[in-house]
Amino acid sequence: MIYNCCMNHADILKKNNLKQTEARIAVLSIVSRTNKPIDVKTITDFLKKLGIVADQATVYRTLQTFVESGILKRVEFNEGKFRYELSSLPHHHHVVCINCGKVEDVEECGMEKVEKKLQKKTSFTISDHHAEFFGMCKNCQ
Amino acid sequence: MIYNCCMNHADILKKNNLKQTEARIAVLSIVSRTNKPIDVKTITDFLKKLGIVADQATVYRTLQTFVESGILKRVEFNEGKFRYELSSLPHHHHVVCINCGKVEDVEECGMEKVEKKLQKKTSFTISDHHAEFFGMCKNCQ
DNA sequence: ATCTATGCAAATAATTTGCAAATGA
DNA sequence: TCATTTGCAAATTATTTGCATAGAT
Repeated sequence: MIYNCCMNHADILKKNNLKQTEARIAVLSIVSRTNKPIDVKTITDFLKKLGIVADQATVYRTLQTFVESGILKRVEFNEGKFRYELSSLPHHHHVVCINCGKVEDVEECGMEKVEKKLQKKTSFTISDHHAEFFGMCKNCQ
Repeated sequence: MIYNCCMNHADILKKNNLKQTEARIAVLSIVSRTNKPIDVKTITDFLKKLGIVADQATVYRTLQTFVESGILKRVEFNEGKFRYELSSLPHHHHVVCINCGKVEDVEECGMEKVEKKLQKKTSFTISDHHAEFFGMCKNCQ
């Protein structure tokens, strides 16, 4: 799970003791090139366009493996399905347009303070947080 | 959609122009009595225990109606399904134990500032946010 | 009486799984 | 070679929908 942004996909797989397969390289490449968290259907459509044959089970298993290895992160936008993005991206959150679905990343969430506060208030040890902001993008306003 | 915490379930339905049906009253009552966001399966199990006959389609439609009326809120805990809670609860977030699933509410999220900052940084008009914190509860630590 | 909600049954969507065959290291 | 990954097909889980009927106001 140790890798940095300069690594190519093959290296990332190698570092994580994952065999290099066409499906894995393709999925990783697709998720990397997409600038917002991507869902499984979009990934499989992309694979087809690229002429890469991969069963949906393979795609799901690949994504699961990547999440377990820490290569990808699963996020939810209140749609009833998962989306995936590189977890090597700097910590950030998303602003989602409730009208057109456009997504923008937000860095510097400023929630470290909130986490610390919660740690005192609750009896929990907090290790992660998810936050999504909803509203209207410029075009849809 | 105007109601307050002193209202009983019948009143809430009336104010929202919803007919009083056994299923609606029961679902509303179950969600109200539960101190954490509840999923559909748990609701239907509860209904069975109470001897209330209601098809799953009815439960789903009831929840949808309640969400549309603003009575309930849909939340996701990265489980691949929705959970529901009263939206009349004061604005808050959840701390979820990644081990046992225990949930604690967190009031005073302190994210108004974050929202305002985002509004400047991005081109979005932000109207809502979701935030869930993940960690270990006291027992599981 | 009238409009709405419900049951039933079937469809759809998202995701998972078992097992034999193919394949990467 | 040998453990791992894939394809295929079927199973699960979550959710939705059409339509005739029951029920609330």
